[in-house]
Amino acid sequence: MRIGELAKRTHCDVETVRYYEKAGLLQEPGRSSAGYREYKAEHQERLQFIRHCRSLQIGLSDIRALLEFKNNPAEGCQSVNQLLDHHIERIAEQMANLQTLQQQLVSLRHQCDQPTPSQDCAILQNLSEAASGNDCACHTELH
Amino acid sequence: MRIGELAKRTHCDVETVRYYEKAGLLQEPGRSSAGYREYKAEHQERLQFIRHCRSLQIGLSDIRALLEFKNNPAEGCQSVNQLLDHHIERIAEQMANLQTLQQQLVSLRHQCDQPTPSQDCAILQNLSEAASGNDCACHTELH
DNA sequence: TAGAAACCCTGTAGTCGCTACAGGGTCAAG
DNA sequence: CTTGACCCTGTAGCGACTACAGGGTTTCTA
Repeated sequence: MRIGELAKRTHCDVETVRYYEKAGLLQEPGRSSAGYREYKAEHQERLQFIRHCRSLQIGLSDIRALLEFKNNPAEGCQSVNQLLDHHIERIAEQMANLQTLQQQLVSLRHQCDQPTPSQDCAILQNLSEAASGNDCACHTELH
Repeated sequence: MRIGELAKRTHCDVETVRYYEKAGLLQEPGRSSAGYREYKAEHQERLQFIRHCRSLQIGLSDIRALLEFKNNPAEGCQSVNQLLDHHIERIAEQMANLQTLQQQLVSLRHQCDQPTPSQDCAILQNLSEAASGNDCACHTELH
């Protein structure tokens, strides 16, 4: 199967497939006489694995690790569990940060519920201030 | 004041200040005889505004818009409200996506609570599957 | 059988918001 | 007079793609 077919089957962009190959996630397939990539079922399975991981926001380097665990069953799936636990933790952190953020945004928004000339706009004024009160929230990272 | 002083006062990296200038967010300041940037209080205020917006995850293009609203009070703060509402919506979407994601991750994780050889690892097997059931979740975007 | 449309190739540049150099110049203190 | 802290410009890198440009190949249709 050629790259377009593989892409369609995995709901993945053609360019992304080539990108994964260059990034070392997908093995280089054979080539036709015209130089076209020729994929087999194993490529599709591997790509499906990668896409599923990506849909769970697992990063490419973590996916690389998971693929290695798959190839080395000896390691046991303890490493898999660790990786997943770590990922779950990061997502939880992101959610907590977003929650704080959302509260701040909503409270900011409530400072101006009627349209007034922006000269007096409480929101813009508030944004100009040094925000010394929520220093802690200012420096949290989301990603 | 020179760039280092400005950076310190605004809890901002020196490189970031220069980046904002190149990105057109911060006006170009005057220069000393040696070519050093010389900032005034108005620069500090503007940078503070930018940093506060950034701490609320407002993107640079939206900040550009907010700065324009500040300069054109005639527009009224309706535009500010709209921008903020839109931003709040996006954050809410992100949170919803993360929540779905977290549920999926946790349920995936529960498939293997004891360490077993990864040959049989239910997690890896699950990740390999086509995931036709949660197609909808696979294609949601977070950012 | 010609020609158009659809596919494929490589390579490079862009996205966002910075961050991290390299390779230089300037300034203040000891 | 040297050391270190500061400043300058310009470029490259991050992650995970996306979007061309500028070519070649295959497949469908008239």
